[in-house]
Amino acid sequence: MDVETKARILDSAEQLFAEYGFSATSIRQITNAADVNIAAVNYHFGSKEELLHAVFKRRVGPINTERVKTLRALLEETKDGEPDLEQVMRAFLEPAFRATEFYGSQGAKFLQLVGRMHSETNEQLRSSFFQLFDEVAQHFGPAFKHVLPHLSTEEIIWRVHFVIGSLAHILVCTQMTNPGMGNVKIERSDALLEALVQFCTAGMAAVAPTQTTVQSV
Amino acid sequence: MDVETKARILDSAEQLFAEYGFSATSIRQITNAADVNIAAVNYHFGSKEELLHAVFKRRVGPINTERVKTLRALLEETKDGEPDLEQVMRAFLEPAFRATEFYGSQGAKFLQLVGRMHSETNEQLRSSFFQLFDEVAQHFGPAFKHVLPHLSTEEIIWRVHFVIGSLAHILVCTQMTNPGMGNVKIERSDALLEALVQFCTAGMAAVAPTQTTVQSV
DNA sequence: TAATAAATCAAACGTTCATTTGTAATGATC
DNA sequence: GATCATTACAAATGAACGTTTGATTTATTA
Repeated sequence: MDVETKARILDSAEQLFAEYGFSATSIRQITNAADVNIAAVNYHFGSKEELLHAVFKRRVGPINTERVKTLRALLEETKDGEPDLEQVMRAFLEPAFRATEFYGSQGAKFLQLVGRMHSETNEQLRSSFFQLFDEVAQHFGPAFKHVLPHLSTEEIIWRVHFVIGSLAHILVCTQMTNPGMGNVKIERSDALLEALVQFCTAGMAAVAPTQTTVQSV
Repeated sequence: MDVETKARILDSAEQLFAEYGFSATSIRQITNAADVNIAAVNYHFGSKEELLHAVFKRRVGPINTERVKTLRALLEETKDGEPDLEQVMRAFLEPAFRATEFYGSQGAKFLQLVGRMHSETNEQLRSSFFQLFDEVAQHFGPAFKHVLPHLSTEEIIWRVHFVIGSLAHILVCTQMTNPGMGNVKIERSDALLEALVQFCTAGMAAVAPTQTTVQSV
């Protein structure tokens, strides 16, 4: 019963945290939805915060492994050819976007939760969340630098944040009936992923902004 | 004392909601920080939710008025010239990004809160938040359509969401000591706004993704 | 100055919160 | 079949929650 109870708690927590947020979700809600005793969360996970961390840990690992694996394969096969920004971007975006296919309908909920976490400002929650992405940052930072050699490191970091923002926002929006901006429902689809890849690739490849210093005569 | 009390509550609520989120912030925290009686929130605003709405209402109006005004002026002066995507993008992004200048240091906190709200999934909070942006959506939707006539409406809506995601994420990040992705602090600056404008303009202008249908022979 | 309205206050309301406790059921090992 | 660690359970812990109350102070009007 052990593994099954833990999994049921993780599933319920994933769904409820995604839907209502961490603070607005109570342990009672989670244990009721999972049909387990209220003490089970603290017995199996230690605390509510550790439960949240466990929810992430279960899914983030495989997604990031896929990202890094794809990137590695990419760097291998194009070793002495010209590097391709779009392919790097795809390796970054696709495994996250496609988590639904790995994890079924629970994956969609998870992605919504991930989108939410990107605007979490609590230092504790934030650092325990982002440490899960250290490996990805370490691999993709240099990769972007490599395919965009004319950009400064600072400019690349900024642009990667823009990419992350677009991804996180669309992960949240695609789970909503009413995403704002005319309230048109956004469906997760291959076409949407394609649009995201094109948008981000073009944005990353934008010519560096002109310096605003006075021009010489 | 009335107006001063209300303003102090709004300031404290703005800061605390931005920092800890709506659910994780208690009325007691707010009234303590504002140095007013605990009953003052319900007396002056009715409820915690209505307080949140009041926090938005105070700031969003002027920002959106500025957006629409700039866009109108733009459409006037380029009436029979070629439309400029970058200028439309700038009219959309700059007033939000620059709220700090309108509102001082409180503006920065407000922007963080706005960034947070974009990943809020509670239907009630969400719709009361996004109705504040109806006017902007009604003006900028057609404007983007006008400068990007070759894109379908759906594609434009998607891309505007990518832009909103980038903006919201950067509004949150610039208030953090530890924004993830190598944990480099992001400072709000003219250069960052410029980078955002260039990224989003290039992304919006990306060539439409090729159809994946079988080509004719 | 007396009467009225608006704002503030301390105290309490009933609920819900995360977590802990002690006991009962369960499963594996000998 | 007895021993023993693991898991599940109902019940209770004290603290914190949003909100309301009724008295008191402050400000406005007559």
